[in-house]
Amino acid sequence: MNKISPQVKFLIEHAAITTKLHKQIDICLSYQGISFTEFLIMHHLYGSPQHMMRRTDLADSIGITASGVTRLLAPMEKNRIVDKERNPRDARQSLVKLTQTGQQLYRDSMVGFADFSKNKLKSWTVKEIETVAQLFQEI
Amino acid sequence: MNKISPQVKFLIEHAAITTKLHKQIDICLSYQGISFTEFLIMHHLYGSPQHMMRRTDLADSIGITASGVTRLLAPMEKNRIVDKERNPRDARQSLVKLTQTGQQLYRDSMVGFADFSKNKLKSWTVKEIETVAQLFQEI
DNA sequence: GTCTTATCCTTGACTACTCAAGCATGTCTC
DNA sequence: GAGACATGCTTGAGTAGTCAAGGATAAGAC
Repeated sequence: MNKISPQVKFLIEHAAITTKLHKQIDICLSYQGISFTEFLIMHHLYGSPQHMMRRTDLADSIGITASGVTRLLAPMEKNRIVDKERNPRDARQSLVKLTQTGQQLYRDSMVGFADFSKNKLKSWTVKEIETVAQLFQEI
Repeated sequence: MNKISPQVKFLIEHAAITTKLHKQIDICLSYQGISFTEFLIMHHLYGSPQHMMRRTDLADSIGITASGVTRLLAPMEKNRIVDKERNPRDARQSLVKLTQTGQQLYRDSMVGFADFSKNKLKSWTVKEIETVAQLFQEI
């Protein structure tokens, strides 16, 4: 019988926990009519200068591809949550901007998400959260 | 400006890191022609008595739905990686069994996966891995 | 036994992506 | 300034799941 290394064991267990966690987050955000991915988009835009980012940077910050961003933003543009703006310096780029509506939706969604996060991590101390966050940064 | 809580910050950063991690694992396993999900299936079957499990337990252990398991196992059955067996005590259940071929494929895939895991978590001590694993269990 | 309710699994229809290819634009070399 | 290559984004086709509904079987109440 081969012994399973702690690294292997961790990645496998972590995968299952993470999958379930993401589903719970989706349920939590569904009350605002948005998915976790959409929330992540809004979060990164909200924290950027002028609530605006390049599409490739947005893709990288949430871990999806550029084409994923295109497909994800299409309905968000239609609902006026984000706007498409051209970069006058580089016509290849199209910038994404969080609208006023989008900013309000983000703030509203954040209430539920913050509650969820706090509750979910209630058995972790702030110090533990910071330590684990630091460890994941090194991955 | 609203302050973002450490819990919120962690879940958001963790989501992006995890998404990227899973993609890297998929690439690592693609040399054996399998996906991470298929690897997880084989892993749980391999560690079970008689390399056999119920479909719902399998679904729960990897964090997908029962219908996801059905769709995932269809090609694996065709490739003789798993077999479907009936439970004589309960005709509703169909058990999934890892074949000899499947067992060999699992062992082969594990070589690459173990390497990847060790390398990926090389900056974490075994004690840290165990601590973090414990914390995630409490989630 | 038979009725109700629960469990296990599959299916059709859908969603949220991915990848490879392609177009438009920008940059660099000479 | 022309050619070669790089970058940003979108698109068609495909994949990996989800959910809700449904069929088959089992278990409990009477």
